[in-house]
Amino acid sequence: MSKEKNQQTEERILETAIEVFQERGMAATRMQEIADRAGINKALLHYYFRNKQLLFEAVFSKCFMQFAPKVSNIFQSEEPLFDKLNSFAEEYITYMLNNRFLVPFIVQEMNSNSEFAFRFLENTYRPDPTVISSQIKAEVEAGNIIPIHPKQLLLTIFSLVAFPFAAQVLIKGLLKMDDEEFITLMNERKKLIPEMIKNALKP
Amino acid sequence: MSKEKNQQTEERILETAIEVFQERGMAATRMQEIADRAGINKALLHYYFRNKQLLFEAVFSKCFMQFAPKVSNIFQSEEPLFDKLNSFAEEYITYMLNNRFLVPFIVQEMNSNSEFAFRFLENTYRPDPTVISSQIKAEVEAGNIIPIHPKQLLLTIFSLVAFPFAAQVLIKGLLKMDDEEFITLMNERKKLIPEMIKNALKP
DNA sequence: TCTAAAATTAACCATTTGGTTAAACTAGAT
DNA sequence: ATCTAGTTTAACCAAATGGTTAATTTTAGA
Repeated sequence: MSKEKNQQTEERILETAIEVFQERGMAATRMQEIADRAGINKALLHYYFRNKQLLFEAVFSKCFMQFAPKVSNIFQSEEPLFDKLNSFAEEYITYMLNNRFLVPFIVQEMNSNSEFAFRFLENTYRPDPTVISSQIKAEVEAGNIIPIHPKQLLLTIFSLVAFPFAAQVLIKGLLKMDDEEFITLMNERKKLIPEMIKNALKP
Repeated sequence: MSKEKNQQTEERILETAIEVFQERGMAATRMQEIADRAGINKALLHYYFRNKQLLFEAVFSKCFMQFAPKVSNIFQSEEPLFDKLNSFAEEYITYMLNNRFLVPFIVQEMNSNSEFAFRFLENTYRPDPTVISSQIKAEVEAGNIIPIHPKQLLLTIFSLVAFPFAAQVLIKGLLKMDDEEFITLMNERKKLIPEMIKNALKP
């Protein structure tokens, strides 16, 4: 039974750590709070994860691995461009509506911990934009869409889907929205964003 | 002379504090580092600003007051919609290229300190989107642009101009850009973004 | 020149915080 | 039943950190 309890405990610690780190960010997170919320002794955190930095890295990895496949998906699949765009907007927004702290957490920690973020992307996992870039180039050359640099289009797509989550509080504040309205708006955007982009690219 | 030196010192402290807070964020900022960088004793920080929270609030206010007028501008002015859009993209991107930490700082602190952010918006300064919302509604009703909810359009505009700054490191990592390329891309976007939006709204 | 107020500093202080240690507990193996 | 390895905890510890105090220096004005 000891192996199982081990796994369970480690899992519970990690899940709790994800919660706290996402809520507060690396710098403002207290090991004690994680221990308390997980219902264990603080020393146990160090027993399983050695120190705060390593626990953070475990948390960040897991979060990034939750985030990256969605990007990888639109990057790699050979589906037609606009089909991918539809499903990306749909899936990404749905997922982020259920994980409201994920994007802000990743964005914030990549900004403040950029040495680690860089090392992480280099060594661990970086979605590869080759396929979609070629697709975009091909559509441009075929005259199906206006001339645009692939990176500009990708940046546009990311901006439209991710920014509202990254800057939730600011946006709600500026546009005087409560959470309910925010959710409604984001659900509308699942269709709206692909439509706008298609229109914008029309030759 | 004491009044002047007072002003100078207080100003220097605030400027330094802005630097450090923007680089590290509230939670990771150390009063000692601000003192060191400003070349003064730590106690002097407390002499002028009482405590970390108040210093942070002074910093945040000044930063927000640097950021908000650009938003207010596009919100309030009576210029034609697309003219405003052009100048907004141009000015906003130019300014943020010279203040690379401003947007991430505001976004991050509004997220992690949302009680304070909310209080701040309520009591101090909140750009009012009434004018531009009416403009958008009017353009829709006149059939000049496709039907779209003003908030959706505003959210789109903000996303496009602000996200690349808010998520600099992530974007550079995903799209394999160095800083030089990032700057080039953002300069292109001063024209690209308004064009895309106009196209997207074409009935 | 002298004085009072403002500005600045060195030395402290209390608390928080990440981390350690040694003891206690649990459970499966012998 | 007991031994052992892995698990969990209570009690500590040292460093970092925000903040204070009392003394010193500087400045402006009488």
